[in-house]
Amino acid sequence: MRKAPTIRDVAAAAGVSVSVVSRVLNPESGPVAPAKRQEVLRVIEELGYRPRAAARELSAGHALTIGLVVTDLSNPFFARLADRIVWEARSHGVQVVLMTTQEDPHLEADSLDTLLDRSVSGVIATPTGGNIEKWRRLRDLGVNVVFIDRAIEELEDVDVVSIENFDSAQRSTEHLISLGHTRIGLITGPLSTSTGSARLNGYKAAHQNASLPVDPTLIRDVPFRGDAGGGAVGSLLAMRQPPTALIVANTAQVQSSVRRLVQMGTDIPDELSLIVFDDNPWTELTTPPLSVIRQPLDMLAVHAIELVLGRMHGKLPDGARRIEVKADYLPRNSCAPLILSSAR
Amino acid sequence: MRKAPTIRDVAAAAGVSVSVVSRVLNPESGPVAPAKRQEVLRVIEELGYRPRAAARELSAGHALTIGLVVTDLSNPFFARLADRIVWEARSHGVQVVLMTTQEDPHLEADSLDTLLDRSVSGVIATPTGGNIEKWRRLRDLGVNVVFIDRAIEELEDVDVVSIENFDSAQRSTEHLISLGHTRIGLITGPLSTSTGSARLNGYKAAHQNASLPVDPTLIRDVPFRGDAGGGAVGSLLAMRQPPTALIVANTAQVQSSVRRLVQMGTDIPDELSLIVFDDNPWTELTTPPLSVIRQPLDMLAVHAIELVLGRMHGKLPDGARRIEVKADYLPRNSCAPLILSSAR
DNA sequence: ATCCGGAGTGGAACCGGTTCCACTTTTGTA
DNA sequence: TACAAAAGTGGAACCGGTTCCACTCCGGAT
Repeated sequence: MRKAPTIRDVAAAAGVSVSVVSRVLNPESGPVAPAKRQEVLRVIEELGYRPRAAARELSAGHALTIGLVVTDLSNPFFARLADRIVWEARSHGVQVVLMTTQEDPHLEADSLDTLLDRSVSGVIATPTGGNIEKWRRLRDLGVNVVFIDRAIEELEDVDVVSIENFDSAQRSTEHLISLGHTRIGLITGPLSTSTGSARLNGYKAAHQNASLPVDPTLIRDVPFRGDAGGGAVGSLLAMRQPPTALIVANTAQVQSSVRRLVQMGTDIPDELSLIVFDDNPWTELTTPPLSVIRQPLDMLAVHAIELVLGRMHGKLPDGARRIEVKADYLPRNSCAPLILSSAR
Repeated sequence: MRKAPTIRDVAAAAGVSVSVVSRVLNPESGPVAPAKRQEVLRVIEELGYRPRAAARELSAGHALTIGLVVTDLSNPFFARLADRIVWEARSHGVQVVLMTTQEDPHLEADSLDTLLDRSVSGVIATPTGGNIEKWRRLRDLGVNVVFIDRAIEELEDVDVVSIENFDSAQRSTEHLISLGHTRIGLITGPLSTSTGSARLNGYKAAHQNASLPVDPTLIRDVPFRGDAGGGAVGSLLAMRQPPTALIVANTAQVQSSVRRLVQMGTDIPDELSLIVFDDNPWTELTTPPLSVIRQPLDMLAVHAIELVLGRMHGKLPDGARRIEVKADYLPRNSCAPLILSSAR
């Protein structure tokens, strides 16, 4: 357990001052004679010298690190998102410190404090909706914040990257309407969240465009955490006049909703047409494979990283950006035209 | 974007020296008069002071951070594992820096260098199998390394936490044998990995115990990356005498294997009994729900964290630990007795 | 009354980088 | 040939914590 060489060891071995070594390490910071540069690089190689990140951070006042704050990684959507973000970040030489919130504002607050201690230069997060003051303070302290997937209305001046929630919901609803469905169930996220309400609004807009009434009893807004999706499915199908089609627009509740449908032996699509949000790989392994709204995770990740790093380098104009990427409807076999005679 | 207060600001405001503030922050490091302690705490609260992690790390020589190095988070097994690890680490006040390797030793080497720069005090990893010297150097530099899920044979003195691979494979094979199957296909990981070979050996042992011959043409060892599972399934079922049961013991290939089975319209379990490794939530959403070997992720995570932190605090005896946790067989509906008459 | 030990305190060095500045050596140009 | 500008260099301060050490009190034991 010998200790690692420092910049002074390198300087001594190369017969130069630490300033020179530092300049070799950060070329923009000043000139170095070619011969000395070679020699220093040789010594660095020979000694296996690597600069300590902590020292640089202390001196620079901020770390080449970003925080990634998501609900939980057991949700495949966030897992795949995290995967892409870690990957993109690495390609820019930035490390990612990961924190999960379990949708709990207290844990979120904790995470933010910790990230602040670490002097991260940016945070990519799916906010729980709370901690408004904390987010604001974070940004005031010079941390570049980008919300991904969800927004917080009160924080207009924070960058947001999400899919076209309104549009996606509207289009999937329209698709079902075009198949003849008039009673379409909707399971969405909490209406206090931007995704939850935007998707509900898209659903409503589709009805309005088709001059269909919106039956509020067909709408379920359920939390992201827990298994409320199953309950919502149960109560929808137990209605006197159950829906003939269902959109699960709450990504986190898809699994529990489908589980319930399987348990109930619901015949899809003959008894119920189904569209779920997000193309989890397993959605094509069910019987039948599910029609989905595909969220382009790569795009979300790339935009988020670019925003954070762009702001870090001061390369972006001031105002907040709201980037919405398009989410495609991917038809598989869980939607069928409504055959009136077969309606019970 | 005002700047955050430092320990000297606190000291000045409280009318004490920095040493006193530092001792208030780290009680073990020395005595402080109760009155002053109160006053310092008050000022800290008032100023919203938080110690900079970088400064502490620089001084301490190591960070309260561990690195988590996994293949990729789009594999649900690793995602759920990462989720548990992040969670456990947080409960011990430790942050996690996440890196992915895509099973590529070069990326792994890169990750290790980066983690070393960050002076992490521990690393939890699913090693690719390469970089043996690098791992050794890491450990020599005082970084506590714990391998999870897989081991590297050459590194006998590194802690390992995994499931009972041999046992799990043996038991699932025995279960299929007890149902009357004699031609059991096996899709496992690369034989150069500990999981790949241990599971194969368990499979063989079950055959030996039952005095059944092992037909090597029924065995497929495929890489973790890519979609080789589908190909393996295809070639197994295309055999003149195809297997009547199949064990997919390569966690990363389960999805692609099942996808192929679905595409081929294979009747499970009548045509083929199926057991797959790891209880991904979606395995109960297929038709039929799949019988699985359940890996207790929580246990893996808890043990890994405890090993890393235990070593960090020097609370553990010297020798390397090899912890194997039991993985249960969870029967669902994808296994059926072999009905001889129905065999083609 | 004297001495000893421990509680309590502040000063200053240290961790390992970056950066500013003063200084010397080239180089280019009038 | 003279002199300004640019290239190249090293010293030292600085980032914000931790820790060692010397020093001052104080109570209790002798």
